[in-house]
Amino acid sequence: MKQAKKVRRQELLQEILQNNPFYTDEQLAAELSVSVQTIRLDRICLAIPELRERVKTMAARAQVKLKAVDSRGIVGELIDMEPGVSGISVMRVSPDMTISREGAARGHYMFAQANTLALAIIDAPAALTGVANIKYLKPAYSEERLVAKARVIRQRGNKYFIWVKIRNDKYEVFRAKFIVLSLVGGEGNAK
Amino acid sequence: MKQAKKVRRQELLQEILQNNPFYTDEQLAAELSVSVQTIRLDRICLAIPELRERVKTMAARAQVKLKAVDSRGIVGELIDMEPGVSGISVMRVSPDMTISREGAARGHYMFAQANTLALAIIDAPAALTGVANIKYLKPAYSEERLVAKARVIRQRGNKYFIWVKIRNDKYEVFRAKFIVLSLVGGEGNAK
DNA sequence: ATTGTATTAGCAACAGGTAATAATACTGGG
DNA sequence: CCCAGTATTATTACCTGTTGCTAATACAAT
Repeated sequence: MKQAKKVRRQELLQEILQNNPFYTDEQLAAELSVSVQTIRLDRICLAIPELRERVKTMAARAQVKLKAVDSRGIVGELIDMEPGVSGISVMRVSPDMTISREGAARGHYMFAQANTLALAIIDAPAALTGVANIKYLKPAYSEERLVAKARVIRQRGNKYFIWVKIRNDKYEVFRAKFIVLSLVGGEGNAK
Repeated sequence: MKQAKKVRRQELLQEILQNNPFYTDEQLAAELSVSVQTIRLDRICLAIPELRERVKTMAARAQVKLKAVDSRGIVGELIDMEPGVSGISVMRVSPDMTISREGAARGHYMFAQANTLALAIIDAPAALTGVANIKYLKPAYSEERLVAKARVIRQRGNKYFIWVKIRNDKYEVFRAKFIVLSLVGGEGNAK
């Protein structure tokens, strides 16, 4: 019965820290109405670091995560590119792209990869997508590596017609046709 | 001349902390080859808090920011919804969505808003986009409020045909037609 | 040389801990 | 009922990165 109480308290402790990771040992002790030392022992046997360490790792992890989110602007990694002709990019499907844990990736990520690649291969300082035709062939799941291949199939004036196909290691997953407008000296209107 | 050196050092200090916010006063002192006390005085007159405070606020800010990023998964804010029939969502174009400062928003954000809304109005636990036809009518710029309106125009079995139109305060900016598959008891294959 | 600002030094104290050691409290088994 | 063993609490010394205060220099211009 004494064991049970201890285990229960440690569960509670973890839960509390989940929600308020900024609590000091003192506050935790008050919350659970035990002594500070008990909290310390619990922390040790649960391998929970002290407040300052927790905060530090949170801040550090958040920094890299925010950077990752920032660089998500360029969706996927450009592997190969022949400006105005073709390009290849790779994107890894991360769990937070999926619709629910272990579910399929939300479609707009594949769209974003394809669209970004299509815009990248246009050899112009600025370009805008005009029209797109998209077909999702198979769902893509977490941790898969998606390879997008783009090719300019026609160019008429400042309009580029681009095909993009995305494959995982087995199937073709996604297919899109974009009409992209390069805005070299234009007035920035994708009419 | 002495003033100038002080001012210069304080600028440097701010710059260093920008890049490595985890430096202690001691490390900063070494970096700038002055005494720790000088660093402290500089910090006071620049109103820079101590390391621990900096880290704490970073962690705290990162928490809310990461939550915001998380909820970006649901792109845009759902304003009104009649499941299986129609829906409206609003999204604010933030500067980091644009192709370059003050440029047009990257197309996949509008696509994401539209796609998310289309999936939201399907009254099913899981749904996948099958096919989409997209047309970008006008570019959307930073700080604009985009209103997306979606309507189911036909339903055949588990296939929903959905129109989505996005407007800023003046024009229609984007238009898309989606074919979405609801996966109620299905085997999760968007063939 | 004097004045004034800039810098450096030294010391006590604090928060939020670690680590170690000792003293109690509780609880179940014989 | 007592005793062993675990759980809890208390106490103490020490650590880091500071604040706050006082005092001593350094330096440049007047």
